[in-house]
Amino acid sequence: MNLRGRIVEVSDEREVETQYGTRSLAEVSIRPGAAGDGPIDAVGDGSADTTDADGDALVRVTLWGKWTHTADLAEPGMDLLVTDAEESEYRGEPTYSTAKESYVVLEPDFLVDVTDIRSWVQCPRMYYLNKLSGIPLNYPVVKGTIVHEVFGDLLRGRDLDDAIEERVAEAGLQLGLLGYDATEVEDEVRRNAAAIEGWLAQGTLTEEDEWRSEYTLISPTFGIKGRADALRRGMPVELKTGKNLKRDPRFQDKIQAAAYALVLDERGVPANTGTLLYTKNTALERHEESGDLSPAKEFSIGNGLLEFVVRTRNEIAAMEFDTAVPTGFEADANCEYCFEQDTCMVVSGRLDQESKAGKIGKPLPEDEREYFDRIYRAIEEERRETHAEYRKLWEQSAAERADDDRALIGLEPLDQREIEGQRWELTAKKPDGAVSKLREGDVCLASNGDPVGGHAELCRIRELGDRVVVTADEPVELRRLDVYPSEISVSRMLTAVHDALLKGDSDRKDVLFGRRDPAFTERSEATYIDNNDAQNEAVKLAVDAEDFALVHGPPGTGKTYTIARIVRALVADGNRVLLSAFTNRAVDNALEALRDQGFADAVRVGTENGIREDMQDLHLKTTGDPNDRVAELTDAPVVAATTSSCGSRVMREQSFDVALVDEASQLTEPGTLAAINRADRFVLVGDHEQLPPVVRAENDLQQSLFERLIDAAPEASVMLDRQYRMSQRIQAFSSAEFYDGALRPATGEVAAQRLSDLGVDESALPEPLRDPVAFIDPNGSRVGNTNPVEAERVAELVETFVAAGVEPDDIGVIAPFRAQVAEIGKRTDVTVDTVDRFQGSSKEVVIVSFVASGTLDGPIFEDHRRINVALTRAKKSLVLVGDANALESDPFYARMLEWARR
DNA sequence: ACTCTGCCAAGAGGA
Repeated sequence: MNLRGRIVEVSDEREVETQYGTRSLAEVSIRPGAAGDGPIDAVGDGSADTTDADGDALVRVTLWGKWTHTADLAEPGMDLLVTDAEESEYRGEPTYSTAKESYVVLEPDFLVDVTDIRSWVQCPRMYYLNKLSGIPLNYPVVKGTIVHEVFGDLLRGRDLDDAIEERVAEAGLQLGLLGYDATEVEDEVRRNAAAIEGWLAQGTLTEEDEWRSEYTLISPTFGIKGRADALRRGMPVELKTGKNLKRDPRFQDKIQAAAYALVLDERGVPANTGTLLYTKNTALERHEESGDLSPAKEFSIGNGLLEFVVRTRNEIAAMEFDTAVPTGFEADANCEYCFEQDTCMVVSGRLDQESKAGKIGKPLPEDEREYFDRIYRAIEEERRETHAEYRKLWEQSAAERADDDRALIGLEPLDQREIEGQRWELTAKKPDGAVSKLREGDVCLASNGDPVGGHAELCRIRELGDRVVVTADEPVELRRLDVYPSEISVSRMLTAVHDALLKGDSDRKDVLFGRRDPAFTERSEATYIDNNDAQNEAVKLAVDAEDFALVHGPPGTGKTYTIARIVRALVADGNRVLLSAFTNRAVDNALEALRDQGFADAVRVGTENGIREDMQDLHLKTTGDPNDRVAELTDAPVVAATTSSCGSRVMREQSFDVALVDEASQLTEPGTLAAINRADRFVLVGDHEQLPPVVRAENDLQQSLFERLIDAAPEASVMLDRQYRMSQRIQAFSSAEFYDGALRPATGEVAAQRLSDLGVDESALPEPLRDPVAFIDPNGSRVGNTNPVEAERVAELVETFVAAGVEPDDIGVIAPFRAQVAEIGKRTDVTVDTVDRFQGSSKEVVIVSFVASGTLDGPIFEDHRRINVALTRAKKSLVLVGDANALESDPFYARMLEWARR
């Protein structure tokens, strides 16, 4: 049976005499079942067990032999899993112990990457450094990736030369940045591929050989995830681009393959042999060196190795549990030969960490150090929240999924078709009414219904209607699609903080940490925008900033126009500009504004499907001739990318004079740093009175850098105070509540606009709707996160407006919950969306559904900034639909009602 | 208790 629970107490290791001789053991008390939702069997009722202070049943587990190593790492509060535990009686009480087949897993919900286990085996500090500083763009990685892709292509039966040519071309941009020509790389890859082909030709590839490439593996039991290069007859094959002339595979390579074998074992496919393919072991080297030149080295994978993998994985999980920092002394590693030695010493020196390699340089000032620790911890909390999302993959039953929208289940496979490049297009029928947060273009996990224990492939969604179409490397029976959680944002946040604090210049840090005021050159008298003083002032501030400028843009104040004007002014002064924002949509909007102002000398970096159709012509392709691709990027005076893309390996190689970041109030500090790290100066544009960053955990990432700086350095900011969107009546509440009354209509026309301007016959509307702001209480009640009566009334209101002559396209409906959005969506064809997703856009008529009835309980109502967004989307008519009693129960909402009912 | 956009991911190398 599997035993799992929260650790309450851990004993020291001790030795006892048994019938087999002297053995060591350690005892752990756990409170069973409380933690996680992993695969647990029932545990005895605990009636005879000891209890803790709260009177809860405790269970004692004895960890024998080498598992005392894990007991040594265990701490109260950690989650512990013992597989195949043996139950026995001791002094009349049931106790548990590890048996021959048992594994002991610490914090199984913390998913450790197989490659992280590999680097930890080399040196725990290498694991830490990789995580902190990210792996920079370098040739071995790029070439290694190409060789791996070609290997996969070969296994799928593709022509070698075609594969090499295409895969090298795909890496064009990266190779260009590294200064390589396509032909020299092709030649080199061909040499590696020759070793692969030679090995495959040795009769190894027979009918019985069943090959699979790129196998995604996740283990809920062992808390391990990774992707095996290939499986041959169900056993892991790991490809290495380097050489190894010794007879045995390198230890860390064996560990990597063994980790995949462990996860395969869990799926009931015992893999007792691993193969390592060192593709640089070729006959060409014969005259230079002696040694074992065959590229393939097989080794047997026994229980001892598998247990070692789990114990090593436990070391990582235990270290991450209390965000400890490894020193390198844990390993037998030899720093002298380590490629990371310099980085290791610099990081140790700057962060004042103990390290086997030693330290160089001065430690960071105390405030920076404190900041680093705080943000590091917050980012790691986010990582854990991401891991929690993986758990959804193995919570299988339909009942458990009823309220979950992270997966589409119950798909009926329709078709599997091989497409270009030996890839597959899979089609299935979507059950009626199935909703999920999956969207076209997303990468996700396609499976036969069981994404963890069954067959799963990473795929990309091409079509998501009644029919679901995805593309994948291998065919899979398409019965289920899951969101595949990614740690990428978390990883990039961490490297951004690393770059800012450890690599960033001290001048920049002086202003960020308030040790110096932001500086400006002598203020120019130039006029950039002649009909709006605040906008003009914003451009001047941005142009004159020697450190940074902040542009505060409330709803409808022409932020995007101002951004484009700033970019043009900066480029005219000879600056190279990075134009960034949190979302793809905002980046494209800014580019559109630039184009509208006649400027098109920009390059758009990012993934193709994130970029809007009309901006595709600016998209920097990564495939092609290395020199061409790199020239397109480096020659561009303006590069536009999301802040997430700014943290990519390619963008980390770029530098700019100025970074301009839109939606800065929706960005975490590390998110903002990813963009501004690339530039000498920066301009942040945002509105901290609208939605803040969305983070999974409650932590220090919730405040944006924009908000922090605007409080710390108001003199470096300008507020755009003229809005071009809302009528006077609509904007009044927001202006008074959020902008100290400073927000005003830009013109009399804006202030006085009415539905009649659209040719609508206002007299055809019922009395309350003739006022630009109206409140309606339909007497509905909240059911979960919906309010069906309210939804019905909203749909009727839409009909009323349409009947009076308003175009359906001019109407928008906003609700706080996605469930209510769906509820309303069933009843109308106009745009319905959550507040969060409506931010940044507007409609002539907006209807807001509040859902709540009776009381206003719930976090969604607590953040008034969300309401500010909802109330400022309408131009000419705003209708609030909700329960008056609920809204009056809170002073803020009561004031809102008073305004709406005036 | 809710809200949710980005990222294709997990990678490679070497005494």
